[in-house]
Amino acid sequence: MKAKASIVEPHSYSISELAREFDITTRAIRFYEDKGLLKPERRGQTRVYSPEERVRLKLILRGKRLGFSLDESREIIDMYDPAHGNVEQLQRLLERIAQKRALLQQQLRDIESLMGELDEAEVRAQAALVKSRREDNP
Amino acid sequence: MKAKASIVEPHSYSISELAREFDITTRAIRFYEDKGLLKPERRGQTRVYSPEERVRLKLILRGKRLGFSLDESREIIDMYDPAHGNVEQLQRLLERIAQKRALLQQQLRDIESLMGELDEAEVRAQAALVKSRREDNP
DNA sequence: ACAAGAGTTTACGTTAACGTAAACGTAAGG
DNA sequence: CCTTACGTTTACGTTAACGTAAACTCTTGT
Repeated sequence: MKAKASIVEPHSYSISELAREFDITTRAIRFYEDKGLLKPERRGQTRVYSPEERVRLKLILRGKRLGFSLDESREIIDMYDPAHGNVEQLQRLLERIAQKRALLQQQLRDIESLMGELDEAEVRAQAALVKSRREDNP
Repeated sequence: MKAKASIVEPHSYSISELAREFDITTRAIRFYEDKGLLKPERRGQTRVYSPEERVRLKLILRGKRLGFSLDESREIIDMYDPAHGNVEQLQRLLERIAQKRALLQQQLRDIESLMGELDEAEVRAQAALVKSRREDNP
């Protein structure tokens, strides 16, 4: 067997590469690290990000798009590995998963109604536009 | 004709009624007013909220659930009445509607993937739970 | 050798969205 | 009349999530 095909995922990223890719500042990335959401390795004192860390960053940003705080995003990310073998913790994890699901369902309903109302708003705006144009050209 | 049936929507609300109904503080409601999101009438110096104002409050809170800032919520609420007759403004309104729609679609995608991942996380957690129980009772 | 560019730490500044508290007015009930 | 509940304004405090700036190190190209 030879290599893994031609898609050679770069196995590491610099902080500015990630900043560019996701259109955020390096300051923000370091901030997430301070808050314990990222733990890049170091080559000397320079931060080196693995593909896994990059995924964590993506999850953080997705959380932000959904209006989650960093703490909430951390909670969600932590749900990904049940390395917390302990029974009690697993129980609580399942509860938190259920809670998040309920929250997401509420968001879904909110989005649906908002979408519907945007449709109506658009219709009204279009109508108002047509009308005001007729008034311009009698 | 007599009355409008038996469902007599109270035509006005006090600030604490609304606070109770939506489980927020009166401080928050006054804050929204300061920010120009609500404009209740006054009976003397006391605030009196119409059903319309109550709806606006609901919209604000829905916006919050979707991670919108108060400014963003105000924008959305303003989309509801195209009283801004002017053509140019209507054009911009339509653009903003399109933008919000795109944003909501992104949120939908985010929610869907997160839901899927929660499913997987739940499966893993359940598995880990079963396993750790077997270890307890050999 | 040195300037430029990317990285680092440390620290103070800022904005949004309220919380908290003080100090006071008004209306109803005992 | 006094308390209690509800309301008001004004103002300072707080938290999250970075921005901004200073001061320094390391690497690299010319």
